[in-house]
Amino acid sequence: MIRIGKLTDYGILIMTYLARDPERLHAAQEIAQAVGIALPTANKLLKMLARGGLLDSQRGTKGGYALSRQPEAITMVDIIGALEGPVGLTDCGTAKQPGNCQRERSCSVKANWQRISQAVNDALAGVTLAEMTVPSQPIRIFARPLAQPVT
Amino acid sequence: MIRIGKLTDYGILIMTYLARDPERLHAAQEIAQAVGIALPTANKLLKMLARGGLLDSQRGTKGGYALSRQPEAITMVDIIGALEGPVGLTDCGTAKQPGNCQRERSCSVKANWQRISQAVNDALAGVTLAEMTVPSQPIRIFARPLAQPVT
DNA sequence: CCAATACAGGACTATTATAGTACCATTTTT
DNA sequence: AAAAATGGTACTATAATAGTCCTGTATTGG
Repeated sequence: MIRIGKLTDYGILIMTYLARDPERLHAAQEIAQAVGIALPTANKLLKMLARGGLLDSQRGTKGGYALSRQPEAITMVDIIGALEGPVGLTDCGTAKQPGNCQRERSCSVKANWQRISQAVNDALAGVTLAEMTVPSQPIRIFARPLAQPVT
Repeated sequence: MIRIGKLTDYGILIMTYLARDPERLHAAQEIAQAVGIALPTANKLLKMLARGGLLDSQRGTKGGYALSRQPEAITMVDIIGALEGPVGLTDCGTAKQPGNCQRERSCSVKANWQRISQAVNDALAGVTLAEMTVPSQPIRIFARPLAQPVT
């Protein structure tokens, strides 16, 4: 079904929760309770998100986590990438390539797959965390394609 | 990694192989050998593809499989849908909804997820089987968004 | 009319990836 | 110094996937 993992789904909920109060420092226990997942699971995800550079963390008694960037500057690709690695639909798309792929006609398919993966990647990169917090924001993934005006 | 199953990858190779000779009838054994997968696996996939309406089949000694439609009229969504069900990145996106999703803020996320799934779906629907057979056809998924001129 | 071939459908097993948990170390505050 | 909270890693259990096999049905050819 071309699905993302359940943990990634949780991770996005966590990020969404943090995006609603970006300034304050949130402890893992508070986050776990707010999102509705077990504490060990929240811990694991928070570590991965911090390791991926999406969260700043502070240890100690009054420690916790907070977004490292503005919610507008964090996209779905960032979160998914931090939790599941680079986006690629097939094994050909990413780094390694399986054994029966070196035939000449399969290679043509491989090239096309990489483009499709890129298209999916761009679709996910077009949605920011800030947009996810808003109930029914009109997402403009296709309306404003990949040629994002970085001007 | 937002990946499709290995079987689906094989399935697309099978469809690509059949698209190169759409008129003739191809036996499962021939297909398995050409694509480079085990016969039982090929059988399974061919059944699913035929059941999904993408292949016409004929039984008997001179039986086999052939595309039911032109390669231009079959998209990646058709194949993936036949082999893995409807495209949806989260459990929220498709039919059923998990237990801890009924909170008010999660619902906002859910609505956004459905749109993202739709975007991915459209990206996959923009690539036809005919394009997959060509080595380096420029795919225009984002160039021609979802507002497909059905005129 | 019988035998061989090939698809149809489903059930079953094995493998692999994911999810989830627990432990120990390190840092900061009181 | 003690408590609280994150950092890192290893481990176990669960679930999804991959792969195989068996029985039934239709078609061709002798």
